[in-house]
Amino acid sequence: MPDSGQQLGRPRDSHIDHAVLAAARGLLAEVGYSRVTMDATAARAGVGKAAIYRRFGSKAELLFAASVHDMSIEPPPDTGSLRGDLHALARLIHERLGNPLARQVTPALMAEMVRSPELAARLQQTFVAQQRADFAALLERAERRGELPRPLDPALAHLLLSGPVFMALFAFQDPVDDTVLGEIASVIAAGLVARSAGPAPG
Amino acid sequence: MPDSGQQLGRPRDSHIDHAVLAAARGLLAEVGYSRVTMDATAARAGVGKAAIYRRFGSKAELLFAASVHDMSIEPPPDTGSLRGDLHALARLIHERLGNPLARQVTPALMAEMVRSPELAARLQQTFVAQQRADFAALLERAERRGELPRPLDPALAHLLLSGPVFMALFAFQDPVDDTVLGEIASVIAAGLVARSAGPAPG
Amino acid sequence: MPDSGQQLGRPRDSHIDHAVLAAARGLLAEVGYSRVTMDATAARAGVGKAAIYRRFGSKAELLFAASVHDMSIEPPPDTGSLRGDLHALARLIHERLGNPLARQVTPALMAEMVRSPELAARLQQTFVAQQRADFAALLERAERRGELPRPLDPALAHLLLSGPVFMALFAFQDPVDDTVLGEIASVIAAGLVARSAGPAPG
Amino acid sequence: MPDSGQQLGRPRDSHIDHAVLAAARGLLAEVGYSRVTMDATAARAGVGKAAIYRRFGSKAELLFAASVHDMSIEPPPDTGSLRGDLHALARLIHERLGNPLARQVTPALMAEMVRSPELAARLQQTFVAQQRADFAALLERAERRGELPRPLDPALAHLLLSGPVFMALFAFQDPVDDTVLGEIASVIAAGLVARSAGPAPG
DNA sequence: GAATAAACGAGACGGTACGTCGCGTCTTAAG
DNA sequence: CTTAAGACGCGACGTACCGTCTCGTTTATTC
Repeated sequence: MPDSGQQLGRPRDSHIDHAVLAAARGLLAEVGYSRVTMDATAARAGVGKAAIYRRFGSKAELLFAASVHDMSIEPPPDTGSLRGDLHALARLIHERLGNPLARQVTPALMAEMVRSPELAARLQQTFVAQQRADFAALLERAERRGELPRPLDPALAHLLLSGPVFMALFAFQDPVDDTVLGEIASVIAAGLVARSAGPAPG
Repeated sequence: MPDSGQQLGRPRDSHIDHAVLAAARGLLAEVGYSRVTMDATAARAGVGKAAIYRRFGSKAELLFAASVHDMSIEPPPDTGSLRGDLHALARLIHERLGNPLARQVTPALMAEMVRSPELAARLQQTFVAQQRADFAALLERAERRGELPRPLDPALAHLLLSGPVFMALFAFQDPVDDTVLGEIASVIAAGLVARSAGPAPG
Repeated sequence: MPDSGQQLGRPRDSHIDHAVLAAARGLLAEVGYSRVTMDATAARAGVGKAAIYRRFGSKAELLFAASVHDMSIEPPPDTGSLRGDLHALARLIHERLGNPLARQVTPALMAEMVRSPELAARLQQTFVAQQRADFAALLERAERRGELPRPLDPALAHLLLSGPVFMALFAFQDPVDDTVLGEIASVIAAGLVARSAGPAPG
Repeated sequence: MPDSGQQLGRPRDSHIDHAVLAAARGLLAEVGYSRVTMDATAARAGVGKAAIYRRFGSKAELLFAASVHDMSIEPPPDTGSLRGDLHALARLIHERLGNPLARQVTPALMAEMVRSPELAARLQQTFVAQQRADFAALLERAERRGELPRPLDPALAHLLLSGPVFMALFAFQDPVDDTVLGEIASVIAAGLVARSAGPAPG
């Protein structure tokens, strides 16, 4: 019985949750993170500002929730080869971070993380763990196929593949061609194989 | 020749440049990017706001300038091997982006870039070109040594090496251990060599 | 026939009436009219806001009711002389308007009246009629005693006597000494007698 | 040398003072005290809200200043008789308090005075002293004419004459007919004469 | 008794205004 | 022409309060 208490008072209207998030997403797409205002969001959702602040403690939390809302988290496919798997995963990451909403929100979120460790922690738990699991599965498949003689750290693979995509999108503001994603996957695949076969680190 | 005309009237006081930048750095370190205000910076520097805006077009430019102020831009050393060069360069990048000031400013700057293409363009020209040249030199040395049979795109190498560092620092908020930098360098080096030896892309 | 229908459903809890008024009076005394909030009143009375609004249509009505709650409306005594009657009535008015609750509420109510003619009308009917009747009785007694040869307008007497008390309390924020009330009564009494004996108005 | 310090920085723009007060007066007349908004005032004055708050600490102060702004304070005329002087002064008071602006602002101001002793003190000093001087002059003239054998307290006369006008306007919300003002003046004049001739108070 | 109908505590809701803060610009007098 | 000081327009922020509206529950009257 984790929640024994009976809820008192008028319950939150879940229509409002959706209306607010939809309004926030719409505004994000139209005017960009910094020009989204709480007043405009409330007006667009047909809602009072208090109803928003009851749900989200600040603009940052609202826009984070709005951008995360329906982010698909399907696992990456098994393509039959390490290189193919990496390429597929690179595409997935690129889609997740490169869509219009994410391109608006992600940099702003990174800026907020600097001053809000709680937000940072929440984001880590929400995303990093999930993605690291994807990488662990991918490396395990490669091991089973015999492509990797020795197990590798999923965190390292995660950095190696996601980092370039992330940097291209947010530091260079440059969407990445699928050919380039393929090249990245190739280099990382070859490098991981060599590393796995080579001397132990240290 | 940025300023051909002979300057008339009272010349700018260069003490002010330093005072302003010092004040900005101090505030950045103490309160973080978003809580640095122009008024506070001016007050701390004992300077009027106009004197700041005469030198820096906006808060973003000021804080950017403050954070890069004494950033060494020495070229990466020749360590004698591709792997060693990559490791050294990774360290350099990590230092540049990982110092306290840069960790405050960089994410905020990325957020600003989204709404200000001019700022984005300036940052690209200032940094990307410089770093890409570093990578070009590094790859050329590797070619001359015979480590790389075929030339590779410096931009790709740049992404592959910097991306992971960048992501670890700003998405994961996690400073990177030098051992990990070494591993990254190893994987990338091996991957680049394999890629250079392998079939042409396409 | 104020309430012909037999009441259905749960009857109102009269404990709540008292609790609400007591809470309102307490808050009025502690924080003053404008800082009394409906939420605070409800919380202090241990009552939902709806229960308050079921009884009082607005904050103004509640606080008005709270302040008049136990206001004695005994008629002014017959002291045997016009001057004495006026002095006694002046004391009565001063007590009614000068107690701590009334001093909080009355000015606020006057401010509300400006924008709410309904409230204004209700207050007129509740008080003015009552007080005017007091004055009519007082003047009639004076006529019967022979102090006033001709009848006078009770409304005028009302204004003349209450006005100074009212103004002293609310415009000057100055409670009035009983000696001063006596002097006011003297002047008004003398003036009314002279006016009654003198030429007809017009 | 009360203010030896030379003013630094950009001086306040006096056009803004006027624009703000004019906007406030306009809104007061159009929509009434409680519906005057700081945003609306700023917009109408073509001014930022900060410029208003730099001058007036709150809505109450602004609207007070706006309503007081050009209140004529001409002294009451000498009509040749106490009764005539009182009638003239009653008319003056009635005009000052009965004009549209004053009818909006005065009740609200009285409500504010309850919670702000500073405001109350300022209003006293601004108005009461002035009006009491008027009454002192009036009574002195009557003495010199021989209408009043003994001097009377101007404060008492002030209360007696202003109180009825004040109460009629703000408690009864009833503008006062000039005939009624005349009757009030008659009664007060007669009463004061009788009082002055009669026994000393106490 | 069961059904009905209203009242109840709690608290969410739309709306509106508040007063504050920061940016980047403008305006003084002084140098 | 620069400087320190600081006022300015703009626009967003987050808070507070009003009066209304659900909820689930309680309490009396009516069938």
